[in-house]
Amino acid sequence: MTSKAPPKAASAPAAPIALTRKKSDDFMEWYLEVCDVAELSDKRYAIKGMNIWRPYAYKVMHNIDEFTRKEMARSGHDEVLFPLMIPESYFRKEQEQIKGFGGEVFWVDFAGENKLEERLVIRPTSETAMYSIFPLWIRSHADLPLRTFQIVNVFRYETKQTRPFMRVREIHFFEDHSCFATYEDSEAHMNVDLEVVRNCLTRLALPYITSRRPDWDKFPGAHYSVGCDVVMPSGRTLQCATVHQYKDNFSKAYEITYEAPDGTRKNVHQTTFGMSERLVGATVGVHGDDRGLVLPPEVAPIQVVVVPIIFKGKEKPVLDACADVARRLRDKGLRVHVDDRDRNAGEKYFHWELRGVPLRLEIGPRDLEKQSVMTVRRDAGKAIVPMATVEAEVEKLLQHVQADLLERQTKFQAGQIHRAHKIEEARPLGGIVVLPVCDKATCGHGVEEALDYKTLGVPMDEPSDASRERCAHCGEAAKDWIRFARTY
RNA sequence: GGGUCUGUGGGCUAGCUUGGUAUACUUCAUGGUUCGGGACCAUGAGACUCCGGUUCAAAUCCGGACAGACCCA
Repeated sequence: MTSKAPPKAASAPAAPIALTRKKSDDFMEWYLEVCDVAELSDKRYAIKGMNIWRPYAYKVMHNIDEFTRKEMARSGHDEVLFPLMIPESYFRKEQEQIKGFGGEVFWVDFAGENKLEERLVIRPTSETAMYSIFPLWIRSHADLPLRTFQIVNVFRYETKQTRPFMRVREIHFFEDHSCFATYEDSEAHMNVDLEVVRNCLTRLALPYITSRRPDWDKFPGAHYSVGCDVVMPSGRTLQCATVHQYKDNFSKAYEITYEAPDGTRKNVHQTTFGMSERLVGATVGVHGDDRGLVLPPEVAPIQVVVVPIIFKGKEKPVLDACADVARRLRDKGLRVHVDDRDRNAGEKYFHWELRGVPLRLEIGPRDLEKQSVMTVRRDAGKAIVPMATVEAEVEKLLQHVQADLLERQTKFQAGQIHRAHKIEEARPLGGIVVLPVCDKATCGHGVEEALDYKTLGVPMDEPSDASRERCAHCGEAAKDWIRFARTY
């Protein structure tokens, strides 16, 4: 059914309470195991790449979605919901989209026993659905800007290996589609969207790099695309957000026009911005360790777990104290769970560490005597804090967890980015390599092939001018520093 | 896109060569005894991927489908 696990140590029970894989040994093996054992994703559904969101993972996704909604409201976007199915004729209006997605969409040919006169596409993304209606919504310049988004599932017939959250066929997807009167307005909106990306990913304690994708890898139909990539522990990158400038490419195909103040008809300029469940994959992959998940407090379904240490005859005072602490923390708006199951304390520790709860509190008879609480950070050590000020102490500890996760990954990411001048130099470096390349597509492809890396693009978050360098592939005058990496 | 391999309780697995009552551990349930880092005892529940073929008889042999894993482009 699945690959065999390595033999376990004779003394270690096989129960799925802890991991058998080490993250440092083989990242992807570890990732797949943690998705399974921490009850994030159930892959046993009979269709490849269509996995079940188990409650715990879905809560993380909900937390991300809710924050995204707040960010979109803050930046003036309205939420909409367009149909899942798209008539083939709509889909075919923009030729680049067909080329880009034609081979990997699901088609609906039948309804009941009847073959449909016109086939339907299950949306791989919603441009063609939305842009068939936008012309009806936009008539005058006063209707602009139109800033919308939706959070829906999209479907792509992946042929490559699928992995939970990182590469699936049914994708939990966020998409912002906005229309503007001028190219300048749409360019300004690119920065609005990039700010949303920053706020969302920072909340997940995920640093990332921003690169302008090469023309051959931009979104089908886009004028240009900006990718936000997170470096995973293996040194490969995971694209977690993309912001696209469509210019008037789609508005010409779909005739999305408005009447300008001077009475002329003009095409709108459009941008889109997408994120997906990959944010969950990145969060799991980046922060986890050999004992399981480590969730940033901002998105953790349970931020604090309270474990009562029960001794026979002393149950009630301990349980009462746990309930009291939990209530006080909830009053502060924290997500708290008291694990009062009839289990050994040690088993509970493993259980919640596997699930990445950022902070554990232990309260037993000894703590009651001293009026203290034992705190254990998921990512760091233990500390005893006074019962009287537990709310403030817990809030402080959670802030430290959040900040330290971001800082640790920021350092890791910095260590994974290497500048080089020649392909041979770049080969042994791993991670992301940045090479000077001229503007010929053949040279970009040449580097990709020589290294077996993909092009991330031109850095947008640091200087990229390489005009004083030689192209790493052809040796002629270079144009930009370009990032390359192995990708998921 | 091409090739190799694999499908047995929720998980992991024995049995398959040589066809005949399906094994252990774990999980789960119930009861008891416990509880500061995976406790223990007792009782119980739970499986041969699907379709077809061969046969008195198929987890086992044959064909196909589906699903999964790995390798190569």
